[in-house]
Amino acid sequence: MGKDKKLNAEQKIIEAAADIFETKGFEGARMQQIADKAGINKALLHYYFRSKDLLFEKVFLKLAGKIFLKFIETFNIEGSIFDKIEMFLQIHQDLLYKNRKFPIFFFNEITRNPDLMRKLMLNLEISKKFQEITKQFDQEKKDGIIRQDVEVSHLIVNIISLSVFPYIGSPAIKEIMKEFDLNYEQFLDERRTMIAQFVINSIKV
Amino acid sequence: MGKDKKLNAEQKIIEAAADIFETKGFEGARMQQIADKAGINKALLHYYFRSKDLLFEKVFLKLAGKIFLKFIETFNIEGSIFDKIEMFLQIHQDLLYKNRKFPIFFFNEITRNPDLMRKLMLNLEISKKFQEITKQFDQEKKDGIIRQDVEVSHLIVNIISLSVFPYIGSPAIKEIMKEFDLNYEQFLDERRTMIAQFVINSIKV
DNA sequence: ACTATTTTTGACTAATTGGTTAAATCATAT
DNA sequence: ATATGATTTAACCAATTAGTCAAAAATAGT
Repeated sequence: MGKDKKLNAEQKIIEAAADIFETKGFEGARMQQIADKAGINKALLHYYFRSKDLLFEKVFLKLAGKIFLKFIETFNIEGSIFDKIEMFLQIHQDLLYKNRKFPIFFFNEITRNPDLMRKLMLNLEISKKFQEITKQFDQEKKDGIIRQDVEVSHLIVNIISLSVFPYIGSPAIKEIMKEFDLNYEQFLDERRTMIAQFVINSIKV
Repeated sequence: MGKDKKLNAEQKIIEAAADIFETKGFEGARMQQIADKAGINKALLHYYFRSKDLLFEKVFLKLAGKIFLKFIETFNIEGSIFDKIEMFLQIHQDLLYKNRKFPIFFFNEITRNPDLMRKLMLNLEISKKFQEITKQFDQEKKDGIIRQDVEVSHLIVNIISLSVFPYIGSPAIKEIMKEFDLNYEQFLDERRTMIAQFVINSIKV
């Protein structure tokens, strides 16, 4: 039954590939480097996954699927619309914090190959969730809890923009903050509560 | 004196390289493809710019410098803080609209090579401008025009997040909107006025 | 213990790619 | 025109890289 290293070469490959692809991107990643990191022979990569393209697609969809799933789960939060926004952002921030390298990797890859986004959406049932949340928001708008001119699609994009961009732009923000003797980590931490405040201030009547 | 094609091989190379690098990224770009697009021999690339790295760095700094310069100019806008935000966003949106491919390219490249950001900042005097704007904002905060709890660094990042992210996430947003029969172009257009409203609503007392 | 099947490897290949070189072409001044 | 220097090219090179293959090693079934 082998030692702990016997935990599936296939699994080890996927983990190593995820890490290399995430840091180097598809074009920058090297099959040899993935093999080294997984502690196996390069030929084994092709034995399990026929080509670099197929390995990448599998890894990408698995990784992005996992993260999007957690992301979508937060749509089920109960409570007032303001509670929802606060809770959603809390969980969303945690998710980003633990997967810092993911956003720029994800958006870069789907830009170079938009088909990946289509495939990802087929796996998940993302649009149904969006439809639900849209209805909920529209209802709360009718109830006069939030401003009438708040458009749900924009609100969602705004919330995601505010939380994701600081990770995408991290090297730029870090460099600029260095000039001001400001601390990027602290900056991220402050945003945890700030973003929700900023959004709620903006949409409440 | 030649015909119009005589406008500098060097210039033609830079334009072609900018286009290829922007769409394919450094790793994905091919020197041969750049040569083809510039309508010259591949060896000429190395004659003018010694290597792919040097060509890339020159093109990146030139392109990013040009865009950042326009970006920084907008900090000089006069008027009330709300006017400033509106004007800034107007110009910023135009700039993004005309350079759609730039944001994801830029942030991806500085992520893979943060040193580029440092070099870019040396060329421009970006931090001085940020310092000026910070003082201005702080003053208007003391004057009680905007909420006391508005932190300037966060406000700037928020504004940039809201305007830049929709371009970075374009393939994702497009795909999701397709499911809802929503139009991405119209969505971008709506944001031109929406973002300023969203920000101002949030920071006004 | 023996056989069949699966997993893993080392050595190899074909294609791509960044980069070089020496010769050819063009431009300019004398 | 012609010598000089800058520009451009075709042909080539060396290194890297994804992918292959046949043989070895491990695993499981009998």
